[in-house]
Amino acid sequence: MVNFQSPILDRTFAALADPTRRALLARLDEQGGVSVSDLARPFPVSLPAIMKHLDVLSDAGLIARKKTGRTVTCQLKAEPMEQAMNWLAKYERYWTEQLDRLAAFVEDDSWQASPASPSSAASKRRPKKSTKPGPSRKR
Amino acid sequence: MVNFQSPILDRTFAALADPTRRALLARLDEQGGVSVSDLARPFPVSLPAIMKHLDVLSDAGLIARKKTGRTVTCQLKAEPMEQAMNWLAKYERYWTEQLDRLAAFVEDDSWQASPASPSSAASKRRPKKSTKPGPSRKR
DNA sequence: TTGAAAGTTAACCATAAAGTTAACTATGGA
DNA sequence: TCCATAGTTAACTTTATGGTTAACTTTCAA
Repeated sequence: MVNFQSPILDRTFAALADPTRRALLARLDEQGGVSVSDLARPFPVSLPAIMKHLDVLSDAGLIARKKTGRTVTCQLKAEPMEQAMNWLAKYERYWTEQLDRLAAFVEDDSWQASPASPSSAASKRRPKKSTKPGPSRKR
Repeated sequence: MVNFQSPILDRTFAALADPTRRALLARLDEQGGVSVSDLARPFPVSLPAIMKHLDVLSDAGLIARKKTGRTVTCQLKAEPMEQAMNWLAKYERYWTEQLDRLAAFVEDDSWQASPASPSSAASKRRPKKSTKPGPSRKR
C-alpha cells in the first residue's frame, strides 16, 4: 500500500487537463473580473457546459465567483497551481540537464526506438541528483 | 471560436491527475528500469489496472517500455512535463509576487473569504506583467 | 517438455465527465 | 408592472475512466 494521495494535485491537474478550462483561466489571467456570460461567449458550447467547467475550476480552487446584482464575475485564483508546479519541478532536470550526459546513465540501452548498443554495463548508477536546481526554463 | 487546443497538454495533465500514475512516475524517477510487475507490486489494484495506467502514461509520452525476454521494463520520459511546466509558469507571479501588493489591484473587494483590505483604489490597473520571470520556487 | 512466471487482451461493470435542451429564479430597466 | 437579461438547476445522453475477472501468449528454467 502506497497511498500517494493528494486530492489537491488530483483536482488541479484534472482541472487543467481540459482545453476549455485552460482557455477560461487564460482569459481570466489577462482580464480579471469577467462575467460568466462574457467568459462563455467565445466558446462553441452552451452556457450550462461552461457552468460545469466553472464548477470544476471552483472545486479545484482555481477561480472564485462573486455575485453583484444579477451578474457573477469570476476571478483567477492561481495558488493551487503552485503545488502542481512544485510537483513538476522535481522532474525538471530531465529536460534541463544536458541530455547526452544523462542519457549515458539512464538509457543504458535502446529505449523506445533505435535498437542499438546493448551495453548493459553499470546499470545501478543513477545521475547524481542535479547539483544545482538550474532554473533555465525558456518560455 | 477559440480553439486553445493542445492535445499534448491535455494528455499530460490528464495523466498526472491520477495519484497512482504520479506514484508510478515517482517510482521510475528514483529507480530507472523497473519491470511492470515490480512497478505494480506496491499497489492495491490488479495488474491489468496498472497496465491501463501504463498505457495512459505511454500515450502521454511519459514512459517508454522495453521488452527483454519476457520482462518489460519501464523508463520515465519526463519531457512532456516541460510544456505543462511552461504553461504553469505563466501563472507563477500569482504566488511568488508579494501578495499584498498584488492584492491591492486584484482583490478590489472581498473575493472568496478574508474580507481584509477593501482598498478599492485604482481598480483598473493590473500588475505589470512580472518584470522578470523570477524563478524563486521553493521546495 | 512441461509448467510457472511475466505480461497482455478481452469482456464486463460502475461511475464520472462533458455535453445537450428545457425549465426555472432573480434582477434591473423601460 | 412586465419582460429581457444573467445565471442556475434538472434531466438526460454519450463517452471516458478505472476497476474487475478470466483467458491467453510468450519465455525461462527444472
